[in-house]
Amino acid sequence: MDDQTRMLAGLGGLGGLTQDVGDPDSVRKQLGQPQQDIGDILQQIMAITDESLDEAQARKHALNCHRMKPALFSVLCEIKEKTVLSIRGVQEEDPPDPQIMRLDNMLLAEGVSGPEKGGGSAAAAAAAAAAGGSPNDGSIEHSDYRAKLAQIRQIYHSELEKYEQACSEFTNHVMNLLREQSRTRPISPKEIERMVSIIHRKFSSIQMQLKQSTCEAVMILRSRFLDARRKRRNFNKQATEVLNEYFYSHLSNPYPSEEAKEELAKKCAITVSQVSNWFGNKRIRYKKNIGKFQEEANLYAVKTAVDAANVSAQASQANSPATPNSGSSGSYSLSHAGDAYLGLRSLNGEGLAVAPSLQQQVDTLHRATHLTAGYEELSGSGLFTPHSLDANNSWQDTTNPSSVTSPPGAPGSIHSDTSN
DNA sequence: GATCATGATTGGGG
DNA sequence: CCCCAATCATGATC
Repeated sequence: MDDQTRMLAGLGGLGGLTQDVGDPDSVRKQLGQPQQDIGDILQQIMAITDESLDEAQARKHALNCHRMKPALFSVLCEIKEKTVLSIRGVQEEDPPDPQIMRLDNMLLAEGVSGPEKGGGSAAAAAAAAAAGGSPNDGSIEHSDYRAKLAQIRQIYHSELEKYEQACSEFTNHVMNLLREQSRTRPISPKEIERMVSIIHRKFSSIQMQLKQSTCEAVMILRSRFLDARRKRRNFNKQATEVLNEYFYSHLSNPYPSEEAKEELAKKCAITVSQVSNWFGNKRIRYKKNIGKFQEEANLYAVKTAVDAANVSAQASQANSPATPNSGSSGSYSLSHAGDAYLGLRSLNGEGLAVAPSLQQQVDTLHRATHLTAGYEELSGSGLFTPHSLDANNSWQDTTNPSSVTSPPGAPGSIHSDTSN
């Protein structure tokens, strides 16, 4: 009994009060305990461990119903409150975490959280708009992006739901446990509340991790999506055809005006800058290796000539014979304007811009009409060989004809080999 | 997977 | 700002 008192004094945080440990009576005096001293209570508690479960339950109930219980309970609670005051002070204040708010905002903006369908498509549309990409292949990537985003969204929501469910389950469990324990331990409702908020905080930190990784996933997806749109994607056949037709029907001066570019862009469902890129690439590659493009040139010459023949046939029926210019223009409504404009540009500064343009178009028509008979004839004419084209169409004075005849393995291939 | 084709980018010139 | 030339990077083909 004395030992137990001493133990209590040591364990109960009352050490400072027990000056004279050897004398239990002095402890009692200083604590001001009533006759039924702590030793007795402790004795009873210790005894409970030796009792059967039923007996213990009965004893618990008895203790719970003891008339002193509420008073003791509140006193002990008060003491506890005081001891945890400092901790509570820190925990109490709970401003909305700026980090989690940031993540929330981002997820909302990306369409992961927030309303179901609208958010996702809006975000995808925004991404598409930001990319400023071509509408022809945009739809495929667009839906792809949306599907991936929806997937992320689904995972996010199911995880979030899981967390929330786990959180509420755990909270309930803890609350019940604490409530139950509050019958035998001094646990105030405030303390339970505090515990609940601690649990919530823990779970919200888990949620933050979820949000963070979701944000990362969206960012990765987004960057991939945007990168993918930046990547090279072949134009469709029809677009290439339109561009090639224009190119070969304006072979003498293949520099579409701004208007022509816009028209071509619209026709091909690509951007004006893509048209510019295409013509830039085409010019340089054509010039570098005219021989290689000869077949293609003939092909499109036939095409345009056939169109021209149709047009001129119709025109000649109603009117005088078609001019070479209108004939070679074929079905291009923009060719007239473009050609006239280009003729005035006089890019090469040799004053040859207009004349070769007309000449070339006459040539194109001639070649096309003769092609059905045989290509050799055309080559023999001297006007339709690669060299003659080269001579007639030196768009820029920097043209290097040697590259046309140079075999593969010359400077060009060295460049491509050493580049990578 | 090596190679070619091709759209995009970069750097320099005017 | 447009063009050329070289180059990069990827798609297509073999």
